[in-house]
Amino acid sequence: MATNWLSPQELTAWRAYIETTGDLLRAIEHELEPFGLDRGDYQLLAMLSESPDQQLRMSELADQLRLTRSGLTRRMEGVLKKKLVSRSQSTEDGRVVYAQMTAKGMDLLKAAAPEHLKTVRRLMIDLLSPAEVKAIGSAFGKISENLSKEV
Amino acid sequence: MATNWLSPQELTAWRAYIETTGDLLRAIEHELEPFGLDRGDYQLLAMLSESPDQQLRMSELADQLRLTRSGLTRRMEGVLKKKLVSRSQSTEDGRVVYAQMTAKGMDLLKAAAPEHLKTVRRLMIDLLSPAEVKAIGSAFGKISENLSKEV
DNA sequence: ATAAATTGGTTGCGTGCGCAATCATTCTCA
DNA sequence: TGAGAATGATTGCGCACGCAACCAATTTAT
Repeated sequence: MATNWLSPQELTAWRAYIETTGDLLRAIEHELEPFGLDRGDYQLLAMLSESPDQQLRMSELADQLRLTRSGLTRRMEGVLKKKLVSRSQSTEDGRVVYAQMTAKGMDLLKAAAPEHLKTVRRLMIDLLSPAEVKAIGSAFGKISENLSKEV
Repeated sequence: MATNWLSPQELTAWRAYIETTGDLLRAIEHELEPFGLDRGDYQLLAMLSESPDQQLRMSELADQLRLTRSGLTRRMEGVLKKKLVSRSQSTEDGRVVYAQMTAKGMDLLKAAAPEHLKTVRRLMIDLLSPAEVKAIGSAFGKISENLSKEV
């Protein structure tokens, strides 16, 4: 079967997306440096901050962050050392460990979040028309939904 | 100044984009495994294949791939060992090394490219309306252009 | 012409993360 | 209830990549 190549329009979209995303993520990460956080730290803190009691089981947190369990264990080392997160054993199930945000972690996140947001606005959202914003939302919504079915 | 939060529409777009991109890239990378390539290898080969004489100076290749020079040196080790790329010294400037695609590398890329393309279609392009494809192209074009000015 | 600065590339080292193996605890079911 | 399966998390190891330091070759300035 002949290869079904991408149309110019499609190729433009794919290339712009794939080539820009790396640069954009790097730039966003760069703006978190003053807070002593990298993007992984930030996402970990953000995830915990939105969870009940600002805590989550390690395995659930790993799934949410798309890390393996071992990957999360390693990532935790950093935020634990900085006292942004603490660990606590479950009383019901001795195997379970909760990652629990500390007050210090919450304070830092609250300081970093507005800056992070400003960066997202400046480097992405504010450059786009409402229609483009809407299209990105719906497009990646579809892609995400499909991926979750694919597996 | 009060923080200028994202509208629901904007937040949806940002989250869908940022949360989906990682999954998508992982999925695409996964489909390259049968060829023994990862995404970095593929991009390196693709970049060389589009260059005059299928070769590029190391430093230029590094810039294109968004790797540091040392990062490229390390990545080259893999494709060199697989004989997909060879190295050659410049005759004019003794400091310069060219990364040169081999016939084997070209063959492999030609085999992998249609599969890669199919994956991009299946996981992304074919899920989207023409308007969404167009919006993604223009949106990331703007973001990219802005990033190159920001530096 | 030659010392200093610049440029191209590699190496030492540290970090992030995945996979496979392992340990500890809990669950299952005969 | 006791043996095996399953589950939650950590550890050993390997790879990719960035930064800083370095070496080699070339260019610049005097």
